[in-house]
Amino acid sequence: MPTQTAAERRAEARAAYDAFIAECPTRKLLDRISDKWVSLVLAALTDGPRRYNDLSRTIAGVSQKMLTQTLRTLERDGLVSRTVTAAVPVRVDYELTPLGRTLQPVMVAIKSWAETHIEQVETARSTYDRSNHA
Amino acid sequence: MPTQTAAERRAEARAAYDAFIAECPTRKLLDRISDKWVSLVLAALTDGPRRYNDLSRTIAGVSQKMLTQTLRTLERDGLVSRTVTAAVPVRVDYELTPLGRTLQPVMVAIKSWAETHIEQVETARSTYDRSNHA
DNA sequence: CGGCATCCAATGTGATACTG
DNA sequence: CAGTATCACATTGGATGCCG
Repeated sequence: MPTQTAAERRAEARAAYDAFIAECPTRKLLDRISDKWVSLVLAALTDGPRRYNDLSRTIAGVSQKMLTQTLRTLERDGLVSRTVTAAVPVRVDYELTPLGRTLQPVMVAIKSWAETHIEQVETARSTYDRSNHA
Repeated sequence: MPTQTAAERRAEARAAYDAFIAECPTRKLLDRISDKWVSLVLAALTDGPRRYNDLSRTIAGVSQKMLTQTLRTLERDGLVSRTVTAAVPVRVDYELTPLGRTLQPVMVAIKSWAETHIEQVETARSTYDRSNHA
């Protein structure tokens, strides 16, 4: 008979992952999702499925390479689903998976933080630059 | 006399910042904070001031270069304060500023997301690798 | 339309050595 | 203790050209 309940095992498993530990796989995952393009893509997918070109227009300035690369990685990691509709020309839709929807609010929060605090950051920078490094 | 109230001006200023726009300064800020070391440092400062060596031990595997560089940038951006205590040897403490405390919960959320969803991501990866790219 | 392959310049990052 | 400086290397990312 079990000496641990399922809840206990889950708690232990959760505690076993710590991104402060260099070798922990979560460190690499943290690195992957700590990415400008990831947050922009997940934010862009907030309101439902989006086509490739639609995404590239929304996320202004993203290169084909980076958009495709980011989408592939997100797909592989199970955060985004890719749906190809046979037609001429081909139609490809990207959509958040249930897993992706758990990360999306966090990514939106980062993007929003940048947008709402940019002025305070810029003020801090000019203060720093004036007092310290001439 | 003003045709806008202060609240209206603030609302307009807020709407003017959009990280989806390539030239928006928030895009660069988003890139800066979307960084593995930033999230780890802000998470490590959750419980109050920490000394340099304390941080380097907590954030296992971080190089001196990256830790110093990250702390300098965070300091310049007004997210972290640096306090030098004259002594032998010197003592330097880093602490979140009020501005830094507004970003800290978001950074902790990313780190936590990675830790709580790593297994689902790994499952998704092996599924993807088995079905697609042999 | 939605990619992929390649080249290459710029940047990021770690290891190492040294210092007030 | 808390850095700085330098070098070597890896990674990033844009530009370009081609394709089903």
